[in-house]
Amino acid sequence: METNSRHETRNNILAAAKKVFIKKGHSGARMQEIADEAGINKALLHYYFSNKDTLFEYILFDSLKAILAQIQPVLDSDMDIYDMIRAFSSTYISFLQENSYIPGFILHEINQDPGKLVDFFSRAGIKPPVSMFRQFARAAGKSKAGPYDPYQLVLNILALCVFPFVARPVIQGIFQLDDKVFDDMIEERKHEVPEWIINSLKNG
Amino acid sequence: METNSRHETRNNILAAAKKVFIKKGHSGARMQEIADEAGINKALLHYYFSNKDTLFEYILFDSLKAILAQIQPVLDSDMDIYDMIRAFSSTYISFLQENSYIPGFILHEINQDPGKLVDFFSRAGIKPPVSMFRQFARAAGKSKAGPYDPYQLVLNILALCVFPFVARPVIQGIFQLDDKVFDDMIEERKHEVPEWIINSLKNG
DNA sequence: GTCTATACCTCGATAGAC
DNA sequence: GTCTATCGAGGTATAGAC
Repeated sequence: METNSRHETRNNILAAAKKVFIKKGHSGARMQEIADEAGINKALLHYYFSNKDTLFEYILFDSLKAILAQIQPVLDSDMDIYDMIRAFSSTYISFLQENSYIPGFILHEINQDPGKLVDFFSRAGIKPPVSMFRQFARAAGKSKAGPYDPYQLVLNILALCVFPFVARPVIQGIFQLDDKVFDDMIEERKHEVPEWIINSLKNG
Repeated sequence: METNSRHETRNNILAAAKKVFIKKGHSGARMQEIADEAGINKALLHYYFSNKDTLFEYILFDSLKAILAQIQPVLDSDMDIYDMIRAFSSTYISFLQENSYIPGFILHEINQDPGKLVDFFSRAGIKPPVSMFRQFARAAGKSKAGPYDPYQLVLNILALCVFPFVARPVIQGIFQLDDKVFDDMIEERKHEVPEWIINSLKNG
């Protein structure tokens, strides 16, 4: 009972912290708001997580882990380059549809302090997926397409998948698109993004 | 002399504020840091700009204006779609090379408060460039390429041009690329981005 | 216009009762 | 484990002398 309740409170805090930090960022978030969101008070919040930075780092690392976890399975398969691009785009965009604010959160915070990314890789027991490039390069080698830089290829795929989520309010605001239109566009991109890239490769 | 000095101090403040706000964001920036950067003290800072929000809004609007100003000239020309894409990509990326942190700044702040974009358009005397779509759509109509959604096209161009600047530290950190390699990649993109897009259109 | 000094407040963190 | 009350640092903004 005690342990269960303790566990539950901790989970409430983590869910609340995730919500607030991802929305407001480290410097914009308030411990009071996290406590409110979790249905507790600041003192209890500090009882579970002694300070703001500890809690923040937990959320940031958790978000990084979630994002990177989406990449790994695709890379571990031995598809050819085209199928790999198709599989990656569609699963990645689907994941982002359910976690729209994670990319902006990560990009902003790592921009504020790139060292946090180093900490993540060294302390969270996760290695940078340099293998991603090797995989892409290897798969690219097997294709009939001409030579191209796998670094640029990966950057392009990420850009086309992630950017709409990072830039959503700006794009909608500038071009006057309502939510439904934008959501539909993203849905289409699950199959359009890989086709655009593949078309581009075939003509390169 | 007085007026000149006043003007100069004001410019120092604006330059300092731009630097600090763009790097740290609204909630991360400190008036003290801006004062230090401008070589004055907090009191004088408040003498010129009565409060933080006023100063912030000035910088944000100024950044938005600078970004949008890059788009307009290309749209006002009557190039065909391919030349338009080439001209846009290369001038936009060149501008971003000199203003790397502006996109991340704008995206983050507008995400925090999309209303600021509305304020910008209504108060800064600038209209949303919906005409951009019309221009692209018109130019697209003249081309031999098959039908495609101009919204997606614009989103793709922006993604490929802007994303590397927003995601720079994350990309470099994850894929272990040093500054020179990354800078070279961006330089290449000035001509590669439009070619990829055009290749993709030709095959669509 | 520019400074020093300080008021006032928000926020992270702790003390201590239950 | 959870609360109320409060401290102290650090932040924005102002008062007032020069």
